[in-house]
Amino acid sequence: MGKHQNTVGSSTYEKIKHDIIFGQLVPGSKLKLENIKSQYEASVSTLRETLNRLASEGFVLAEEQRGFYVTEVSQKDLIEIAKLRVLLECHALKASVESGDDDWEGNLVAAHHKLQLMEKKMIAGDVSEKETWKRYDWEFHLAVIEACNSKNLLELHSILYDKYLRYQMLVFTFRGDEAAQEHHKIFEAALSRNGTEAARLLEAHIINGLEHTLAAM
Amino acid sequence: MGKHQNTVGSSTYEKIKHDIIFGQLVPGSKLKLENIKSQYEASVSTLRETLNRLASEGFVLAEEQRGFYVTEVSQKDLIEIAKLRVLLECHALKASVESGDDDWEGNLVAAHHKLQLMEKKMIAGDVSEKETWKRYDWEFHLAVIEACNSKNLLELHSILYDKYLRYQMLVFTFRGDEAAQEHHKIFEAALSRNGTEAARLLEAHIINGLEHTLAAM
DNA sequence: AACTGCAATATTATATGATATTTTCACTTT
DNA sequence: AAAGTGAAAATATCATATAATATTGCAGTT
Repeated sequence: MGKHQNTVGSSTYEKIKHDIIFGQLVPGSKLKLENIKSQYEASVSTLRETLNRLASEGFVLAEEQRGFYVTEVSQKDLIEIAKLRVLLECHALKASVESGDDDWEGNLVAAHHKLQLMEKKMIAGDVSEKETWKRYDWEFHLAVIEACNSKNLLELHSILYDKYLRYQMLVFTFRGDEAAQEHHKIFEAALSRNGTEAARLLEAHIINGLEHTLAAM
Repeated sequence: MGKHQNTVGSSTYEKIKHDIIFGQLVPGSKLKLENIKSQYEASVSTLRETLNRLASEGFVLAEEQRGFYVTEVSQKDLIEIAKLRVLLECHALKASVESGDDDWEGNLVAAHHKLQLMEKKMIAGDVSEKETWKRYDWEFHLAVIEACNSKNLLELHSILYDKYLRYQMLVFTFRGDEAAQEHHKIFEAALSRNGTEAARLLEAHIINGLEHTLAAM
Protein backbone atom coordinates (compact mmCIF):
# COMPACT_ATOMS: atom_id res chain seq x y z
CA MET A 1 0.00 0.00 0.00
CA GLY A 2 1.02 3.58 -0.74
CA LYS A 3 2.30 4.22 2.79
CA HIS A 4 5.80 5.59 2.29
CA GLN A 5 8.43 4.11 4.53
CA ASN A 6 9.23 6.96 6.84
CA THR A 7 12.58 8.65 6.91
CA VAL A 8 14.15 9.24 10.31
CA GLY A 9 13.56 12.94 9.75
CA SER A 10 9.84 12.76 9.14
CA SER A 11 9.15 10.34 11.97
CA THR A 12 11.04 12.37 14.55
CA TYR A 13 9.17 15.41 13.28
CA GLU A 14 5.88 13.65 13.95
CA LYS A 15 7.01 12.42 17.34
CA ILE A 16 8.30 15.74 18.63
CA LYS A 17 5.30 17.65 17.31
CA HIS A 18 3.01 15.12 18.96
CA ASP A 19 4.88 15.39 22.24
CA ILE A 20 4.61 19.16 22.18
CA ILE A 21 0.90 19.17 21.36
CA PHE A 22 0.05 16.51 23.91
CA GLY A 23 2.16 18.05 26.64
CA GLN A 24 4.88 15.42 27.01
CA LEU A 25 7.33 18.22 26.28
CA VAL A 26 6.54 20.98 28.70
CA PRO A 27 6.14 24.59 27.52
CA GLY A 28 9.27 26.67 27.89
CA SER A 29 11.59 23.74 28.49
CA LYS A 30 14.90 23.64 26.71
CA LEU A 31 15.45 21.09 23.98
CA LYS A 32 19.11 20.26 24.46
CA LEU A 33 20.35 18.44 21.41
CA GLU A 34 22.29 15.78 23.34
CA ASN A 35 19.28 14.96 25.53
CA ILE A 36 16.67 14.67 22.81
CA LYS A 37 19.19 12.83 20.67
CA SER A 38 18.98 9.82 22.95
CA GLN A 39 15.26 10.28 23.56
CA TYR A 40 14.31 10.33 19.87
CA GLU A 41 17.18 8.28 18.50
CA ALA A 42 18.36 10.60 15.78
CA SER A 43 21.55 12.51 15.09
CA VAL A 44 22.03 16.21 15.84
CA SER A 45 21.73 17.25 12.21
CA THR A 46 18.49 15.36 11.75
CA LEU A 47 17.14 16.85 14.95
CA ARG A 48 18.16 20.33 13.90
CA GLU A 49 16.23 19.92 10.65
CA THR A 50 13.18 18.86 12.61
CA LEU A 51 13.47 21.64 15.16
CA ASN A 52 13.89 24.24 12.45
CA ARG A 53 10.69 23.04 10.80
CA LEU A 54 8.82 23.13 14.09
CA ALA A 55 10.23 26.59 14.73
CA SER A 56 8.76 28.01 11.50
CA GLU A 57 5.43 26.52 12.45
CA GLY A 58 5.67 28.11 15.88
CA PHE A 59 5.84 25.03 18.10
CA VAL A 60 9.49 25.59 18.91
CA LEU A 61 11.45 28.75 19.59
CA ALA A 62 14.86 28.78 17.92
CA GLU A 63 17.27 31.19 19.60
CA GLU A 64 20.26 31.84 17.41
CA GLN A 65 23.35 30.14 18.81
CA ARG A 66 21.61 29.45 22.05
CA GLY A 67 19.41 26.54 21.30
CA PHE A 68 15.82 25.43 21.00
CA TYR A 69 12.93 25.73 23.43
CA VAL A 70 9.39 24.40 23.48
CA THR A 71 7.19 27.40 22.72
CA GLU A 72 5.70 29.01 25.82
CA VAL A 73 1.95 29.11 26.38
CA SER A 74 -0.06 32.05 27.62
CA GLN A 75 -3.67 33.15 27.82
CA LYS A 76 -2.91 35.99 25.43
CA ASP A 77 -1.49 33.58 22.87
CA LEU A 78 -4.47 31.25 23.19
CA ILE A 79 -6.88 34.14 22.65
CA GLU A 80 -4.98 35.24 19.55
CA ILE A 81 -5.04 31.74 18.14
CA ALA A 82 -8.74 31.23 18.82
CA LYS A 83 -9.58 34.54 17.16
CA LEU A 84 -7.49 33.69 14.13
CA ARG A 85 -9.11 30.30 13.94
CA VAL A 86 -12.53 31.99 13.93
CA LEU A 87 -11.42 34.36 11.19
CA LEU A 88 -9.94 31.72 8.91
CA GLU A 89 -12.26 28.81 9.62
CA CYS A 90 -15.48 30.81 9.27
CA HIS A 91 -14.22 32.34 6.05
CA ALA A 92 -13.30 28.92 4.72
CA LEU A 93 -16.63 27.49 5.83
CA LYS A 94 -18.66 30.03 3.88
CA ALA A 95 -16.62 29.44 0.74
CA SER A 96 -16.85 25.68 1.22
CA VAL A 97 -20.59 25.61 1.76
CA GLU A 98 -21.05 27.62 -1.40
CA SER A 99 -19.00 25.42 -3.65
CA GLY A 100 -19.09 21.97 -2.05
CA ASP A 101 -20.20 19.15 -4.37
CA ASP A 102 -21.68 15.69 -3.70
CA ASP A 103 -18.30 14.27 -2.72
CA TRP A 104 -17.97 17.02 -0.15
CA GLU A 105 -21.42 16.26 1.26
CA GLY A 106 -20.70 12.55 1.44
CA ASN A 107 -17.44 13.07 3.21
CA LEU A 108 -18.99 15.53 5.62
CA VAL A 109 -21.80 13.13 6.52
CA ALA A 110 -19.27 10.37 7.17
CA ALA A 111 -17.02 12.59 9.29
CA HIS A 112 -19.93 13.85 11.35
CA HIS A 113 -21.25 10.35 11.87
CA LYS A 114 -17.93 9.04 13.17
CA LEU A 115 -17.46 12.04 15.45
CA GLN A 116 -20.97 11.65 16.84
CA LEU A 117 -20.41 7.97 17.66
CA MET A 118 -17.20 8.79 19.48
CA GLU A 119 -18.83 11.63 21.38
CA LYS A 120 -21.58 9.28 22.59
CA LYS A 121 -18.92 6.94 23.93
CA MET A 122 -17.12 9.79 25.66
CA ILE A 123 -20.31 11.16 27.19
CA ALA A 124 -21.06 7.64 28.47
CA GLY A 125 -17.80 7.80 30.36
CA ASP A 126 -15.30 5.99 28.12
CA VAL A 127 -12.31 8.37 27.94
CA SER A 128 -9.84 5.72 26.74
CA GLU A 129 -9.67 6.94 23.17
CA LYS A 130 -8.87 10.59 23.69
CA GLU A 131 -6.56 10.80 20.68
CA THR A 132 -8.97 9.06 18.34
CA TRP A 133 -11.72 11.42 19.46
CA LYS A 134 -9.51 14.42 18.70
CA ARG A 135 -8.68 12.96 15.29
CA TYR A 136 -12.38 12.69 14.51
CA ASP A 137 -12.94 16.24 15.71
CA TRP A 138 -10.17 17.38 13.35
CA GLU A 139 -11.57 15.35 10.48
CA PHE A 140 -15.02 16.85 11.00
CA HIS A 141 -13.80 20.44 11.11
CA LEU A 142 -11.66 19.78 8.06
CA ALA A 143 -14.53 18.13 6.17
CA VAL A 144 -16.67 21.22 6.65
CA ILE A 145 -14.15 23.59 5.09
CA GLU A 146 -12.44 21.27 2.66
CA ALA A 147 -14.30 22.58 -0.39
CA CYS A 148 -13.16 26.15 0.22
CA ASN A 149 -10.95 25.92 -2.83
CA SER A 150 -7.83 27.34 -1.23
CA LYS A 151 -4.86 25.11 -0.48
CA ASN A 152 -3.14 28.03 1.21
CA LEU A 153 -6.06 28.61 3.52
CA LEU A 154 -6.31 24.94 4.45
CA GLU A 155 -2.60 24.82 5.29
CA LEU A 156 -2.78 27.86 7.55
CA HIS A 157 -5.86 26.45 9.21
CA SER A 158 -4.21 23.12 9.86
CA ILE A 159 -1.37 24.70 11.83
CA LEU A 160 -3.76 26.93 13.72
CA TYR A 161 -5.92 23.94 14.64
CA ASP A 162 -2.90 22.13 16.08
CA LYS A 163 -1.90 25.15 18.13
CA TYR A 164 -5.43 25.42 19.50
CA LEU A 165 -5.47 21.69 20.19
CA ARG A 166 -2.31 22.01 22.24
CA TYR A 167 -4.09 24.33 24.64
CA GLN A 168 -7.05 22.01 24.86
CA MET A 169 -4.79 19.11 25.74
CA LEU A 170 -2.93 21.23 28.26
CA VAL A 171 -5.97 21.58 30.49
CA PHE A 172 -7.81 18.54 29.26
CA THR A 173 -11.42 18.56 30.34
CA PHE A 174 -14.24 17.25 28.18
CA ARG A 175 -16.97 19.75 27.27
CA GLY A 176 -19.21 16.80 26.51
CA ASP A 177 -22.78 17.10 25.37
CA GLU A 178 -22.55 20.83 24.78
CA ALA A 179 -19.79 20.55 22.18
CA ALA A 180 -21.48 17.55 20.58
CA GLN A 181 -24.66 19.53 20.08
CA GLU A 182 -22.72 22.41 18.60
CA HIS A 183 -21.08 20.06 16.13
CA HIS A 184 -24.46 18.70 15.17
CA LYS A 185 -25.93 22.15 14.55
CA ILE A 186 -22.92 23.23 12.48
CA PHE A 187 -23.30 20.03 10.48
CA GLU A 188 -26.98 20.63 9.77
CA ALA A 189 -26.50 24.26 8.76
CA ALA A 190 -23.61 23.38 6.47
CA LEU A 191 -25.49 20.54 4.83
CA SER A 192 -28.51 22.74 4.20
CA ARG A 193 -26.14 25.26 2.60
CA ASN A 194 -26.80 28.00 5.09
CA GLY A 195 -23.29 29.40 5.20
CA THR A 196 -24.02 32.47 7.28
CA GLU A 197 -25.76 30.49 9.98
CA ALA A 198 -23.12 27.75 9.97
CA ALA A 199 -20.38 30.35 10.35
CA ARG A 200 -22.22 31.94 13.25
CA LEU A 201 -22.52 28.56 14.97
CA LEU A 202 -18.88 27.72 14.28
CA GLU A 203 -17.73 31.00 15.78
CA ALA A 204 -19.77 30.34 18.92
CA HIS A 205 -18.36 26.80 19.07
CA ILE A 206 -14.77 28.01 18.97
CA ILE A 207 -15.37 30.84 21.43
CA ASN A 208 -17.11 28.48 23.86
CA GLY A 209 -14.15 26.15 23.65
CA LEU A 210 -11.82 29.08 24.22
CA GLU A 211 -13.65 30.20 27.33
CA HIS A 212 -13.77 26.67 28.66
CA THR A 213 -10.02 26.33 28.21
CA LEU A 214 -9.23 29.80 29.58
CA ALA A 215 -11.27 29.06 32.68
CA ALA A 216 -9.24 25.91 33.28
CA MET A 217 -5.87 27.64 32.85
CA MET B 1 25.69 47.73 18.27
CA GLY B 2 22.95 45.14 18.58
CA LYS B 3 23.57 43.70 15.11
CA HIS B 4 24.03 39.96 15.72
CA GLN B 5 26.85 38.39 13.83
CA ASN B 6 25.04 36.12 11.46
CA THR B 7 25.36 32.39 11.54
CA VAL B 8 25.94 30.61 8.25
CA GLY B 9 22.47 29.12 8.67
CA SER B 10 20.59 32.37 9.01
CA SER B 11 22.44 34.14 6.23
CA THR B 12 21.91 31.32 3.71
CA TYR B 13 18.26 31.32 4.76
CA GLU B 14 18.03 35.03 3.93
CA LYS B 15 19.89 34.58 0.66
CA ILE B 16 17.87 31.66 -0.64
CA LYS B 17 14.59 33.23 0.40
CA HIS B 18 15.61 36.45 -1.32
CA ASP B 19 16.59 34.59 -4.47
CA ILE B 20 13.25 32.81 -4.56
CA ILE B 21 11.22 35.98 -3.99
CA PHE B 22 13.19 38.01 -6.49
CA GLY B 23 13.18 35.30 -9.12
CA GLN B 24 16.87 34.38 -9.22
CA LEU B 25 15.77 30.84 -8.43
CA VAL B 26 13.17 29.94 -10.99
CA PRO B 27 9.83 28.41 -9.97
CA GLY B 28 9.77 24.63 -10.21
CA SER B 29 13.52 24.23 -10.54
CA LYS B 30 15.25 21.55 -8.53
CA LEU B 31 17.52 22.56 -5.68
CA LYS B 32 20.21 19.91 -5.91
CA LEU B 33 22.21 19.96 -2.73
CA GLU B 34 25.61 19.68 -4.39
CA ASN B 35 24.85 22.56 -6.74
CA ILE B 36 23.52 25.02 -4.19
CA LYS B 37 26.26 23.97 -1.82
CA SER B 38 28.84 25.67 -4.00
CA GLN B 39 26.52 28.52 -4.89
CA TYR B 40 25.70 29.46 -1.30
CA GLU B 41 28.88 28.21 0.36
CA ALA B 42 27.37 26.11 3.09
CA SER B 43 27.42 22.44 3.96
CA VAL B 44 24.61 20.05 3.10
CA SER B 45 23.38 19.88 6.68
CA THR B 46 23.12 23.64 6.94
CA LEU B 47 21.37 23.77 3.59
CA ARG B 48 18.92 21.08 4.60
CA GLU B 49 18.01 23.06 7.71
CA THR B 50 17.42 26.11 5.59
CA LEU B 51 15.40 24.28 2.96
CA ASN B 52 13.26 22.63 5.60
CA ARG B 53 12.45 26.02 7.07
CA LEU B 54 11.60 27.44 3.67
CA ALA B 55 9.47 24.38 2.99
CA SER B 56 7.28 24.97 6.06
CA GLU B 57 6.82 28.54 4.94
CA GLY B 58 5.84 27.38 1.47
CA PHE B 59 8.69 28.79 -0.61
CA VAL B 60 10.20 25.36 -1.20
CA LEU B 61 8.64 21.98 -1.87
CA ALA B 62 10.31 19.13 0.01
CA GLU B 63 9.69 15.75 -1.60
CA GLU B 64 10.63 12.90 0.71
CA GLN B 65 13.76 11.06 -0.48
CA ARG B 66 13.66 12.96 -3.71
CA GLY B 67 14.86 16.41 -2.88
CA PHE B 68 13.86 20.03 -2.82
CA TYR B 69 12.23 22.21 -5.48
CA VAL B 70 11.46 25.92 -5.72
CA THR B 71 7.70 26.21 -5.21
CA GLU B 72 5.75 26.51 -8.47
CA VAL B 73 3.73 29.60 -9.27
CA SER B 74 0.24 29.71 -10.74
CA GLN B 75 -2.57 32.18 -11.22
CA LYS B 76 -4.73 30.12 -8.87
CA ASP B 77 -2.11 30.31 -6.14
CA LEU B 78 -1.70 34.05 -6.56
CA ILE B 79 -5.45 34.57 -6.29
CA GLU B 80 -5.56 32.48 -3.11
CA ILE B 81 -2.72 34.46 -1.58
CA ALA B 82 -4.21 37.83 -2.50
CA LYS B 83 -7.57 36.85 -1.00
CA LEU B 84 -5.93 35.64 2.19
CA ARG B 85 -3.93 38.82 2.38
CA VAL B 86 -7.14 40.81 2.12
CA LEU B 87 -8.75 38.72 4.84
CA LEU B 88 -5.87 38.95 7.30
CA GLU B 89 -4.60 42.43 6.55
CA CYS B 90 -8.02 44.10 6.63
CA HIS B 91 -8.84 42.33 9.87
CA ALA B 92 -5.54 43.43 11.38
CA LEU B 93 -6.03 46.96 10.10
CA LYS B 94 -9.36 47.39 11.82
CA ALA B 95 -7.97 46.10 15.11
CA SER B 96 -4.89 48.26 14.75
CA VAL B 97 -6.77 51.46 13.95
CA GLU B 98 -8.92 50.89 17.03
CA SER B 99 -6.11 50.40 19.48
CA GLY B 100 -3.13 52.25 17.98
CA ASP B 101 -1.50 54.77 20.33
CA ASP B 102 0.70 57.82 19.67
CA ASP B 103 3.75 55.69 18.95
CA TRP B 104 1.76 53.86 16.33
CA GLU B 105 0.66 57.13 14.72
CA GLY B 106 4.20 58.49 14.70
CA ASN B 107 5.61 55.38 13.15
CA LEU B 108 2.84 55.32 10.56
CA VAL B 109 3.44 58.94 9.56
CA ALA B 110 7.15 58.23 9.17
CA ALA B 111 6.60 55.08 7.11
CA HIS B 112 4.12 56.80 4.84
CA HIS B 113 6.41 59.76 4.34
CA LYS B 114 9.36 57.60 3.31
CA LEU B 115 7.21 55.53 0.98
CA GLN B 116 5.79 58.65 -0.62
CA LEU B 117 9.24 60.10 -1.29
CA MET B 118 10.36 56.90 -2.91
CA GLU B 119 7.21 56.69 -5.02
CA LYS B 120 7.82 60.20 -6.31
CA LYS B 121 11.29 59.15 -7.41
CA MET B 122 9.93 56.05 -9.11
CA ILE B 123 7.19 57.97 -10.89
CA ALA B 124 9.86 60.44 -12.07
CA GLY B 125 11.57 57.52 -13.76
CA ASP B 126 14.27 56.43 -11.30
CA VAL B 127 13.83 52.67 -11.02
CA SER B 128 17.29 52.03 -9.58
CA GLU B 129 16.12 51.35 -6.03
CA LYS B 130 13.48 48.71 -6.63
CA GLU B 131 14.34 46.76 -3.50
CA THR B 132 14.38 49.82 -1.25
CA TRP B 133 11.02 50.84 -2.63
CA LYS B 134 9.59 47.42 -1.84
CA ARG B 135 11.05 47.61 1.66
CA TYR B 136 9.28 50.91 2.22
CA ASP B 137 6.07 49.45 0.84
CA TRP B 138 6.41 46.60 3.35
CA GLU B 139 7.20 48.96 6.20
CA PHE B 140 4.16 51.06 5.40
CA HIS B 141 1.76 48.13 5.25
CA LEU B 142 3.26 46.76 8.45
CA ALA B 143 3.04 50.12 10.21
CA VAL B 144 -0.68 50.30 9.48
CA ILE B 145 -1.46 46.95 11.11
CA GLU B 146 1.26 46.82 13.73
CA ALA B 147 -1.02 47.80 16.61
CA CYS B 148 -3.42 44.92 15.95
CA ASN B 149 -2.23 43.28 19.15
CA SER B 150 -1.69 39.82 17.70
CA LYS B 151 1.82 38.47 17.22
CA ASN B 152 0.35 35.40 15.55
CA LEU B 153 -1.54 37.50 13.04
CA LEU B 154 1.51 39.61 12.21
CA GLU B 155 3.61 36.52 11.63
CA LEU B 156 1.09 34.98 9.26
CA HIS B 157 0.75 38.28 7.45
CA SER B 158 4.49 38.62 7.01
CA ILE B 159 4.77 35.30 5.18
CA LEU B 160 1.74 36.08 3.05
CA TYR B 161 3.17 39.47 2.10
CA ASP B 162 6.39 37.82 0.93
CA LYS B 163 4.50 35.31 -1.16
CA TYR B 164 2.49 38.07 -2.75
CA LEU B 165 5.67 40.07 -3.32
CA ARG B 166 7.20 37.15 -5.17
CA TYR B 167 4.45 37.33 -7.76
CA GLN B 168 4.85 41.07 -8.10
CA MET B 169 8.57 40.66 -8.72
CA LEU B 170 7.90 37.87 -11.19
CA VAL B 171 6.14 40.17 -13.62
CA PHE B 172 7.67 43.39 -12.41
CA THR B 173 5.83 46.40 -13.71
CA PHE B 174 5.30 49.55 -11.69
CA ARG B 175 1.69 50.59 -11.04
CA GLY B 176 2.95 54.07 -10.32
CA ASP B 177 0.75 56.98 -9.42
CA GLU B 178 -2.32 54.83 -8.96
CA ALA B 179 -0.79 52.73 -6.19
CA ALA B 180 0.74 55.82 -4.59
CA GLN B 181 -2.65 57.49 -4.37
CA GLU B 182 -4.14 54.36 -2.85
CA HIS B 183 -1.43 54.30 -0.21
CA HIS B 184 -2.15 57.93 0.58
CA LYS B 185 -5.87 57.36 0.98
CA ILE B 186 -5.32 54.33 3.21
CA PHE B 187 -2.94 56.40 5.29
CA GLU B 188 -5.45 59.22 5.73
CA ALA B 189 -8.33 56.93 6.64
CA ALA B 190 -6.18 55.01 9.14
CA LEU B 191 -4.88 58.18 10.77
CA SER B 192 -8.39 59.59 11.12
CA ARG B 193 -9.36 56.30 12.79
CA ASN B 194 -11.87 55.33 10.16
CA GLY B 195 -11.19 51.60 10.23
CA THR B 196 -14.04 50.52 8.01
CA GLU B 197 -13.12 52.95 5.27
CA ALA B 198 -9.40 52.18 5.54
CA ALA B 199 -10.14 48.45 5.25
CA ARG B 200 -12.28 49.07 2.18
CA LEU B 201 -9.46 51.05 0.57
CA LEU B 202 -6.87 48.45 1.51
CA GLU B 203 -8.96 45.68 -0.02
CA ALA B 204 -9.27 47.65 -3.25
CA HIS B 205 -5.52 48.32 -3.19
CA ILE B 206 -4.65 44.65 -2.91
CA ILE B 207 -7.21 43.56 -5.49
CA ASN B 208 -5.99 46.20 -7.94
CA GLY B 209 -2.46 44.94 -7.47
CA LEU B 210 -3.68 41.38 -7.98
CA GLU B 211 -5.39 42.23 -11.24
CA HIS B 212 -2.39 44.16 -12.45
CA THR B 213 -0.16 41.17 -11.75
CA LEU B 214 -2.59 38.62 -13.19
CA ALA B 215 -2.85 40.62 -16.39
CA ALA B 216 0.93 40.54 -16.76
CA MET B 217 1.21 36.78 -16.18
C1' DA C 1 13.20 -1.90 -35.50
C1' DA C 2 10.54 -0.73 -31.45
C1' DC C 3 9.03 -1.99 -26.93
C1' DT C 4 9.24 -4.12 -22.31
C1' DG C 5 11.36 -5.80 -18.16
C1' DC C 6 15.32 -6.39 -15.48
C1' DA C 7 19.87 -5.74 -13.63
C1' DA C 8 24.04 -2.94 -13.11
C1' DT C 9 25.59 1.71 -12.38
C1' DA C 10 25.56 6.47 -11.37
C1' DT C 11 23.54 10.08 -9.03
C1' DT C 12 21.28 12.11 -5.27
C1' DA C 13 19.27 12.42 -0.73
C1' DT C 14 19.58 11.12 4.03
C1' DA C 15 21.88 10.31 8.26
C1' DT C 16 25.85 10.16 11.17
C1' DG C 17 29.92 11.23 14.00
C1' DA C 18 33.70 14.38 14.31
C1' DT C 19 35.35 19.12 14.62
C1' DA C 20 35.09 24.13 15.18
C1' DT C 21 32.80 27.95 17.40
C1' DT C 22 30.21 30.11 20.70
C1' DT C 23 27.98 30.56 25.01
C1' DT C 24 27.59 29.68 29.88
C1' DC C 25 29.00 29.68 34.42
C1' DA C 26 31.90 29.28 38.30
C1' DC C 27 35.84 31.52 39.97
C1' DT C 28 39.21 35.40 40.40
C1' DT C 29 40.59 39.86 40.57
C1' DT C 30 39.94 44.78 40.94
C1' DA D 1 29.56 44.82 43.36
C1' DA D 2 31.64 44.84 38.61
C1' DA D 3 34.57 43.18 35.40
C1' DG D 4 37.65 39.87 33.73
C1' DT D 5 39.22 34.75 32.95
C1' DG D 6 39.18 30.11 31.60
C1' DA D 7 37.29 25.50 31.72
C1' DA D 8 33.02 22.97 30.53
C1' DA D 9 28.88 22.56 27.95
C1' DA D 10 26.22 23.42 24.10
C1' DT D 11 25.50 24.84 19.42
C1' DA D 12 26.87 25.29 14.53
C1' DT D 13 29.19 23.42 10.80
C1' DC D 14 31.41 20.11 8.10
C1' DA D 15 33.08 15.85 5.60
C1' DT D 16 31.86 11.38 4.99
C1' DA D 17 29.21 6.97 5.06
C1' DT D 18 24.80 4.86 4.04
C1' DA D 19 20.46 4.29 1.70
C1' DA D 20 17.37 5.50 -1.73
C1' DT D 21 16.21 6.94 -6.40
C1' DA D 22 17.14 7.71 -11.30
C1' DT D 23 19.54 6.33 -15.29
C1' DT D 24 21.64 3.42 -18.42
C1' DG D 25 22.43 -0.69 -21.01
C1' DC D 26 21.20 -5.10 -22.36
C1' DA D 27 18.51 -9.22 -23.20
C1' DG D 28 14.22 -11.09 -24.63
C1' DT D 29 9.86 -10.30 -26.96
C1' DT D 30 6.61 -8.61 -30.32
